[in-house]
Amino acid sequence: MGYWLFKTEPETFSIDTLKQQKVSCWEGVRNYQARNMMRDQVKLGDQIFIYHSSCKNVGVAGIATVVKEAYPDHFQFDPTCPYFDPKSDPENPRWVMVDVGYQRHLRLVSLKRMKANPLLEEMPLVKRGNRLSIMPVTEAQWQAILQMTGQL
DNA sequence: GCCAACGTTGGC
DNA sequence: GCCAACGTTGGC
Repeated sequence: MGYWLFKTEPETFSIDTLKQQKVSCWEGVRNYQARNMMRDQVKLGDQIFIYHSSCKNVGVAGIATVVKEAYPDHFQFDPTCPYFDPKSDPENPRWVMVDVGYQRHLRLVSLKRMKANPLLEEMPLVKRGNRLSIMPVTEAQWQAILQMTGQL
């Protein structure tokens, strides 16, 4: 089973939103590195940390699971949508999304605490200038973060 | 709101 | 294919 961390801005979509919806598509990934991982490596049943970015309390806020593997993100063809990509060919869609299912909330593990944990120093998340919106998490990192919630 | 870091674009 | 300019991300 694979482990991942997905970033989201909670003002737009948070772990609370996901809890209400139970299942949601994860649209709007417009970065090739992140797309390649979603397309090739994110598998049904993989576990996902939901990370809240660009907000008052940044950090890991909950857990979701992959309920549908990569398929075309239709928002790329909607000119009224901010995720619209005029250069994407409908015959060969450039961007994909997966569906995620709510699993549970976690007591927030702040970015500050993650940066202070030597076990997490290899995570792209805690490295300077990181902008990856989707990144792999090792089993050791997964367990370390869970440990930090005190909710193991 | 600031600004550093990064990815993308486009001229050459 | 280089690289400067530009736009975006995201923590603070």
